[in-house]
Amino acid sequence: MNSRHEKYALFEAIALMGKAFASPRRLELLDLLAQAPRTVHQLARASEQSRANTSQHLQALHAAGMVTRARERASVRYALAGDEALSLWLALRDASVAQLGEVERAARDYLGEDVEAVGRDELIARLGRGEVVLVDVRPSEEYAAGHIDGARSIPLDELEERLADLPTDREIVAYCRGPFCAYAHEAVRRLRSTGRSARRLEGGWPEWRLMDQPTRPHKAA
Amino acid sequence: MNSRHEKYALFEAIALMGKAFASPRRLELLDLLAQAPRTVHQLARASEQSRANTSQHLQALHAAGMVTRARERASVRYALAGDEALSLWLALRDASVAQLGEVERAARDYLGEDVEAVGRDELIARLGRGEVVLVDVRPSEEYAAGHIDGARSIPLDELEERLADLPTDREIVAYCRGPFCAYAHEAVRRLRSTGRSARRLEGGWPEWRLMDQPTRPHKAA
DNA sequence: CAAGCTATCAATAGATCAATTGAATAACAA
DNA sequence: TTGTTATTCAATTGATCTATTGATAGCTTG
Repeated sequence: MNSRHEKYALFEAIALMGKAFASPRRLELLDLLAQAPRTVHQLARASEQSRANTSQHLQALHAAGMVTRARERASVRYALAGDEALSLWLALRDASVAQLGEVERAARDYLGEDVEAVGRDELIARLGRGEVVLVDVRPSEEYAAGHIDGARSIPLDELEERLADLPTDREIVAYCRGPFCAYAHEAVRRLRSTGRSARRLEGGWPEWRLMDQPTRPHKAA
Repeated sequence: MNSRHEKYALFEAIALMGKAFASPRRLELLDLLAQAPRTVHQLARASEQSRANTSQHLQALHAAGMVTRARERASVRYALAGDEALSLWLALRDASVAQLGEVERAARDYLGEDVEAVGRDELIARLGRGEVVLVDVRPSEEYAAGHIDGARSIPLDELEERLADLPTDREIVAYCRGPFCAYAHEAVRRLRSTGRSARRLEGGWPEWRLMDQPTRPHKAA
């Protein structure tokens, strides 16, 4: 009655989306797009690969329904296809940490010496009492595309020259793209070397933003 | 400073898990394992492919951290690697429905004419008042591995011969593996053709089970 | 131990994917 | 129009993935 062929076609269709996650290059693009929409040119530069290759991977992501594209003047701007896509990427990332020791090891190699982190609830409480200064150390375009309420933008590149703007008597909390982004780690290490008290925020901007949304439990269909 | 190579290695490690979702065959195996642990032999039969091929795909899933394996007498029993893995698979499946029209179309082709569904909250309420009979129409092994509290097991194969066990004066609600499982649809159609009042439950056993868990919001690391 | 079943391995061919190159197209500005 | 930049397309190569086949190894039972 129900042909195996039709059932298989269903899994084939789902695998169209699954294929999006099968290439490290595409995951890097997704990670960048989780911060802010970008053009092909920008993405190619940020991920250090040719524009043609970037374009092809973006088309694969588009076919998988993970990103949207829009012409903007002479360029084409790609963006994550909504919170559904964002939370799927974050879920894959977190699950891979939980299930594969390989990932945790690679993360340690990349991030360097671990620095102390502060959780969301504690940060909110201390921010409310004015005890901490929250600093967004991502590139300024990403800050412009969205940031945590009350955060100041100090891209990691400019940290040294703007040290004078930062207090020495209050704790500084730095955040960046997420748990696998090295900017906040590096910023905290540099701030501490100047004698300041500093920690990094657990997670980054996309995680924060999703938590602000109404929690969406599993949807049955 | 931070070598691109180490960053890329991190995405490569995550892609190890992503690759698990890139093949329809592996997705079918995941879908089966979401119901109950099984041996290679059982999985090969259920997915109608050779044992060698099934074994290879299962090893890929194992390398991706999505399944666990355990020897059991002469067989090897595979199982989903925890709720983390289950909810990731469900998230991918749901996201693919939301983002890819292709999936919805394939689902319609497979499931046939849509039948009316009842939601979780309504079912719980009506079950509490004794207004409905809840029927699990999956194969009995899957019922044995876990089922909704208060459900009776009537595998679809045996529906006709056990019609006498089912009341004609109360509504019957059938459920099976999930939104893409045809058993409940088919059961409802057959029950209606006998004049009974019947609907299917939205979603299936794995979704129900996850909803019973404490909701786990996004975890930052 | 020998027989029988289960699962995995090894080798292979065919298909698909990834990255490169160079050309083609689209939007814009002079 | 012409030149310039941004993106995509087309064709190619090498790599990886998939499924098949037949052989091998592990467990269990007689």
